Amino acid sequence: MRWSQLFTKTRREVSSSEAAANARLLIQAGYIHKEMAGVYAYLPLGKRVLDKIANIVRQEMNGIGGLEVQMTVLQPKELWQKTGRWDDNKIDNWFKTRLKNGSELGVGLTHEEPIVDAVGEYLKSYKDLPLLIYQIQNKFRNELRAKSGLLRGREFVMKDMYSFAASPRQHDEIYQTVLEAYGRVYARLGIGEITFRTFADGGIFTDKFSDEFQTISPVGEDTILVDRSKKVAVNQEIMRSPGLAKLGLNTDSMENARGVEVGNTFHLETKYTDALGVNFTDAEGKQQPVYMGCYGIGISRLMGLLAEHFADDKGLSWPDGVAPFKVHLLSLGQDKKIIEAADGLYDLFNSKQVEVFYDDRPARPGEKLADSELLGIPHRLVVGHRFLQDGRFEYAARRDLSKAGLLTEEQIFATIL
RNA sequence: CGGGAUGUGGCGCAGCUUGGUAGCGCACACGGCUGGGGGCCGUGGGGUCGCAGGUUCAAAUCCUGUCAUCCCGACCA
Repeated sequence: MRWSQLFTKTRREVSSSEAAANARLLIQAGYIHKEMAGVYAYLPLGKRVLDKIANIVRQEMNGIGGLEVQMTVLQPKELWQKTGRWDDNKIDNWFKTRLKNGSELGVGLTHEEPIVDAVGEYLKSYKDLPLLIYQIQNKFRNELRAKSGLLRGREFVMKDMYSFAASPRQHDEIYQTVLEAYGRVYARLGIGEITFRTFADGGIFTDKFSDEFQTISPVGEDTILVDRSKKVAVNQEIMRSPGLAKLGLNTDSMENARGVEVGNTFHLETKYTDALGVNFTDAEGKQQPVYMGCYGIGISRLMGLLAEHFADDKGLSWPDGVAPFKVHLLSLGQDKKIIEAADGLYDLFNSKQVEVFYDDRPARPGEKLADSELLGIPHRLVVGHRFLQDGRFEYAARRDLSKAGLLTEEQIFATIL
């Protein structure tokens, strides 16, 4: 993509009414647009990052047999009444609306009921199990207080997966598989080292703990205790839980930290399947209950976390896997030979399917260089006066601008791509 | 939802205390000079001062209400 085709611009200043560093950076760089508190639109660059994150999650979920679906945002009241969750005292952060005829509807904040309802139509035999179904969609929660930019919104992008198993044992196997896939997701996002499986409150359906994935960050909302050697953590909320002792952790010696919850997996037992009448026939012809788990990853929250974590005083600095483009190409100067060389390199990248962002604006060098650092694309190539001298391009990695070097066209493709 | 703060061209801000012609920077448009770290000069367009009442000869400024935004807390099944 050429910058001249892009409608967004970077800015020098960001509204003081946006305090969160992640949102300020993303707004300054033109990745997102704030619609209202806790509600952000994703502009071309931001949409690319969001999709990159979603695709990493998608690949890992597909890799363990997950089947992607798209569920509805509008949900019928009757379905939720069957599980007792329509009541505002049970779930108080729903957006609800009405049909013209007066019927009440829910605006999707989670999809256990609709998923079970839909899957139940097909799930009849032990031969149909296990099942892993997931969705990557916008979800809506009427938070009393949105905060921290993309970290806690009222409309957000979430991956939710739901597992269906024929027995507690089969459920545990699936659950373990999902945990491993989650670990791969965070590793690919570049936050594997600072993200910990964290024991947390399991919710009202089970006496088991749930597992959160907490990424250590000063902007985290949760307080956790971390054991780096065992690569696990404990949410402070379960410090007084009777089950804590069984974990075999010495919480006295664990490190206190703030964490951003970037994932959460629950054991749902048979709560939803029972309530919605979904069961299966076993090999002996008997009806048996279906054991469920649910597994969330906040896609847009991850984008906020990554923006916040991978940044310095010059701007964003995306990990390779989620950057909107791999290469930031920019021409400095209006010399025809420079423009021609930059155009040629741009075409070459495109022909080799290398994702390239080409700053072809007739702007001043300082502005273009500063913008490249703000946008945070991992690899920068400058076509400038050095090219006129000896035909080489100036290369710098966003993470290490001090180690800039000169490369020939061949070296570019041999060393950095 | 409790407490605190803030709303002035697209963005960042000043003006408000002590009421009297709405201003600066950035951005934008045009012209010129520049050309490796957000450069310079000139010209121009764009604002019912969040909204609604009230006080006053007169309100961005004072009063009341309301909406929005941010922060702290509570909440986050």
